Amino acid sequence: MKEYSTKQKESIKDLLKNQNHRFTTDEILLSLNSGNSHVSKATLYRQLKELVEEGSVKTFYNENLKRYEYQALEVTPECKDHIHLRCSKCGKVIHLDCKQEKKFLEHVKKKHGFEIDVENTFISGICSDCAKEKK
Amino acid sequence: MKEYSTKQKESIKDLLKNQNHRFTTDEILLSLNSGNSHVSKATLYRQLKELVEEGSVKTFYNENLKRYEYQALEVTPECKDHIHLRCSKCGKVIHLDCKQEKKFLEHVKKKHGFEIDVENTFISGICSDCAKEKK
DNA sequence: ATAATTGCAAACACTTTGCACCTGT
DNA sequence: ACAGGTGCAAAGTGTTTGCAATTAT
Repeated sequence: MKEYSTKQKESIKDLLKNQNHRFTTDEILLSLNSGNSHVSKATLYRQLKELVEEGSVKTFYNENLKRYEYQALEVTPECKDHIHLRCSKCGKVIHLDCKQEKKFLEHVKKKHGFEIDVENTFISGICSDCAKEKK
Repeated sequence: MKEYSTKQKESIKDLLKNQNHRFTTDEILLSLNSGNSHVSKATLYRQLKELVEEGSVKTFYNENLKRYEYQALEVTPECKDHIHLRCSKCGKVIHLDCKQEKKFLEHVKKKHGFEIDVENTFISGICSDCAKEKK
């Protein structure tokens, strides 16, 4: 089965890729259908399903809403050995790959007997850029 | 507005309280209606809504399903100053309130300019008890 | 030409709500 | 007695699917 490239597919991917944001389906539809182009709900759901399956988009639940976020640029296969920080304002991901992090993981395992699921750990908080903006 | 105590309300609370598990609504209904008692969907949803509002139950999304878990026993107001580990098998919560944790939080803030949302940080992984069971 | 993709509307699944009846205080 | 709670069925949401029409290769 060969993949075809269509306007709809590309516009969905472009929106997700170029924004550092977790979208709800409504936001995506609104954004894509505000101009002259058109993407139907059915197509959006079908494409999102594929993108999630292929791993380039991940789903999250914030404020009790399902949200979709593009992943490929930030999280690579090598990211399996360190945890990440994710800014809840702008979505930025910080790769925590440093001595202090390793020490912490080690401590949690040795002293608390707890094996952290490193691969899926994204700690929420506010990054320095967004903290500045607040003021 | 005074609260009345009813069989349905109590059975829902008891199930959630006495189990260390994140339930889906289907699981709760199945469990509550398997015996001689009966709780309707409407009542379950209404009660869950109240429990979530009053803070004694929290919602999570695992395996793309909304799940409800009793909170009151584990997380107290004092928990706002430390992060937690949560076992994804048994649901156990470990309060990470130690020097190493403080050091880590400090490091993340100083060196990475990132303010962790301590209150809402629950790191997933496997606790020692569940790790043993595997073998 | 033909296989993949799309849009629509219908179908589903999950959650909420209106209302008449029931229950705890 | 009566305010709060319940169950049912209907109404809402959000997501998926069948199918005929459209589009990319």
